[in-house]
Amino acid sequence: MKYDFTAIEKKWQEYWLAHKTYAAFNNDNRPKYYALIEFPYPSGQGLHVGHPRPYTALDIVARKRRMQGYNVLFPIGYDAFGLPTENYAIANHMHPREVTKTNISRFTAQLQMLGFSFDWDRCVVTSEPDYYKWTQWIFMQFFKRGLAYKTSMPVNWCTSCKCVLANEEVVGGVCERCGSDVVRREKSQWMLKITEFAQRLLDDLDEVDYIERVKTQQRNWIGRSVGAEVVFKADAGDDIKVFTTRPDTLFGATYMVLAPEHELIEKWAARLTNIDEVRAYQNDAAKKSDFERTELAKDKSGVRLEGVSAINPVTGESIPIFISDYVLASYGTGAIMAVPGHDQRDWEFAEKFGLPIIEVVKGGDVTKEAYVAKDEDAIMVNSGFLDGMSVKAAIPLMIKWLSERDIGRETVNFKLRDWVFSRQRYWGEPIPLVYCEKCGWVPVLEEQLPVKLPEVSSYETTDDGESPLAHMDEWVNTTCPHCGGPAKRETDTMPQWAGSSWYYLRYLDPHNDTALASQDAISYWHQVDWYNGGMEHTTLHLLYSRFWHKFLYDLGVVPTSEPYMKRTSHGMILGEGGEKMSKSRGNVVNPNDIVAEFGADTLRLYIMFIGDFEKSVPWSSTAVKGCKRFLDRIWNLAENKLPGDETYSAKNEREIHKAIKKVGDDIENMKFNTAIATLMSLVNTFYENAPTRGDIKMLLTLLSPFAPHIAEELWEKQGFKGLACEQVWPKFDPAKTLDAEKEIAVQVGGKLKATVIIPLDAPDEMVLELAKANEKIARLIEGMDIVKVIVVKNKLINLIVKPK
RNA sequence: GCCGGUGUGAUGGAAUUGGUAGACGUAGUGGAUUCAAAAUCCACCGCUCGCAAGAGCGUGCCGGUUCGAGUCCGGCCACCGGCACCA
Repeated sequence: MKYDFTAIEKKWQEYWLAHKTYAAFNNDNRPKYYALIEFPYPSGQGLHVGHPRPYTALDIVARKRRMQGYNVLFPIGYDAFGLPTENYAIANHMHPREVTKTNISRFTAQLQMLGFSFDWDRCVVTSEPDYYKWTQWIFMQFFKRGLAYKTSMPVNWCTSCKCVLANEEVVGGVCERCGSDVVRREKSQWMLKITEFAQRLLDDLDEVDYIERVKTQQRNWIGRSVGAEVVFKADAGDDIKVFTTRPDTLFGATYMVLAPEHELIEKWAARLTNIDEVRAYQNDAAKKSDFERTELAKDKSGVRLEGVSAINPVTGESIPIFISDYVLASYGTGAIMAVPGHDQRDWEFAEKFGLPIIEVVKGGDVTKEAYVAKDEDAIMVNSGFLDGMSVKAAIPLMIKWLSERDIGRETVNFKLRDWVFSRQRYWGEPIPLVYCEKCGWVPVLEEQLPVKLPEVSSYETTDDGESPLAHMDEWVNTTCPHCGGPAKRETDTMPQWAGSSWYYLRYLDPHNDTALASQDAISYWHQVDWYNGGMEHTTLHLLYSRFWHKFLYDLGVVPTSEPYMKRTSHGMILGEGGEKMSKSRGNVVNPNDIVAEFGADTLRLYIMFIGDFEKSVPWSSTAVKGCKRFLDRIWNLAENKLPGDETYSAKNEREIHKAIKKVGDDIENMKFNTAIATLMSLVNTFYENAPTRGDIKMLLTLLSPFAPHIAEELWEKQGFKGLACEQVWPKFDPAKTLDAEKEIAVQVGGKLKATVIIPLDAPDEMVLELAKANEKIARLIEGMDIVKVIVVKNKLINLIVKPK
């Protein structure tokens, strides 16, 4: 009979769902294992071949863990709020909820078609009120503890769509949708104080098992730098605080620069003789997009503040103050001391404006460029009491000098910014706060959660950039929970990243309506043992969810300060030409087509076999059939019930033991491609030495995490007991993985000349004799002295010879 | 510019971490089977010279360490990803 994958896969998928084969149990005696993949955003395009790569990988891990006796939680859900759905809904005059519902059912069918061992009873959807109730609850706790605040800040404003865009919607400085210019515009936004957790987010990376590139990327993003805060007196009577990582170079500070937005400028306005010029520069800077300010405007520009100056605290000299957009308002204090001799940006600015450049650290030529290297042993010059000292010694001494006079101290700065948490959009979680003229911002009462999204007929953003909810008077007008007076609801919604920041906790107890999850469930399942996801989420979702988790830990909701013990990441699947798959290139592979032609098991095998799991790899439509052939060959071996008992055949025993070891190890190390190659080799062996019932039983056991449907079907055909996926993961006998004889390399002078067969673990003298006995080797060493013999056990022998 | 990664046959990729480079798959070539094709099975399949036995070369480039280097060290080159005026 032919291998009818369509019928077989349908049969087993229905069986697994009906029997809840992959259910996870709260409070179970077995050890727990929590394997997690990033839940999908249910887009209108449906699943694409990129999705199943990480899903299959952790499905294999989850299936292996079950076979190893664990109570495995391998859940799935949908990250369903978000812009694409809303835009699609607007364009097609549908309700986003309807769009979401349709997309989710398509995704569900596709995921089930691939045979993943998810516990479907724990499926969560972030846009459902019983889910976002708890997203709102967490936000409310942030607010109550002063970690959510509203502030006016520049946002991305599309000049054509007349609406606020998220950073992700700004591509190359223009609007992702219409291609128009995006400018900065002040808007009042809710913010979350992730910066308060910066040090902990950094420190705790040392305690988790994340792949190194994820850790490095997060560390760079958090961007901790140690330096000093130094106060410069202005003659206008105010202090200007600056941050520097090079307090040793203070003697070289010949001018100062403030960010155009710096608050002192307004304060000094009356004293500035060129205030018009200053204002013009400020306006210019404000109008520029981030893109123009950074990517395009590398050329230094600025305006001197005429009428004020500052005093360099160590030299006592008066130095000019400028404003320039090369100083960022959002980092440090928004002001710098400029040391043109030792900072390239300051150097360029000084050159342009004809400012003095003083060398204070020896080592470069400051007339040509700034000498930037922080060489700890370099010697200080032109630096008063630091002269002749090394940089290493100068830094602490300067900090001491400054702090004794109370004009500076050691301090730490982070690149990490607070998280802009508002979106002027409909399809997101409503922010559960109301504004009361008397009481200010007040959270709704907890028992009033969830604050549900109102039904509206139009989801369009408004001309003034307000949320569509802003014009729903009935919904907006409410009473203050505090004083009972009239109040208005917050009309902004939460960003896409809110729901996904804690979803891994909801899986533990998805139907709980009194808590985000019960304490029992949390303490049983915490933490996630293995989390795999995309590198693109490293500094977004992954960082955000670590932040929320730490906050929940402080609240006492979770017992650990980190959510995920282990984090790995998969490479992308590219189009056949090696480019990114995209609709516009027309090179997107739809898993449905592959499943229809070859079956889900083949697709699963192929995407795991295609290459190194961690690297990007191009799709190949011809190579898929290699995996189909492999399954066909297995089918041919096992479709008819084999005779005999369930022991291994003598001829295949050794290869089976080797395969058990290799496949098991490879799964742990995410070397899925070589695990499958091992199984292919084993099948090739079986074509040489006909397998017994026992041989096949082990093959199917090892195959079942990778290709669960065919494994189950053949298991049944062979009449083995139970399900293949419920077998105990096999053990191997190390002694039986070793060959009795080894073919080893024989080198002469380090060059491979021949191979000889030796008994396993043969003593060195015997290896030498066998090597010498080889005809070719004998010829080569004739008339030579053997100066040295190197033997690597069971691997090689190297003879160093020289003429007699 | 800074940080991270990668360079191996026609091709996707292996190589137990310093020990026989090219496992496994795809493509290709030859053969078996077939009226024929598909499918399947068997064999070959890094390059150069050679009828052959064999010899030489070969993991981006140049150098080094070592009995021995795809793997370690130094210096380049190319490509990919992230960040980017972060003081």
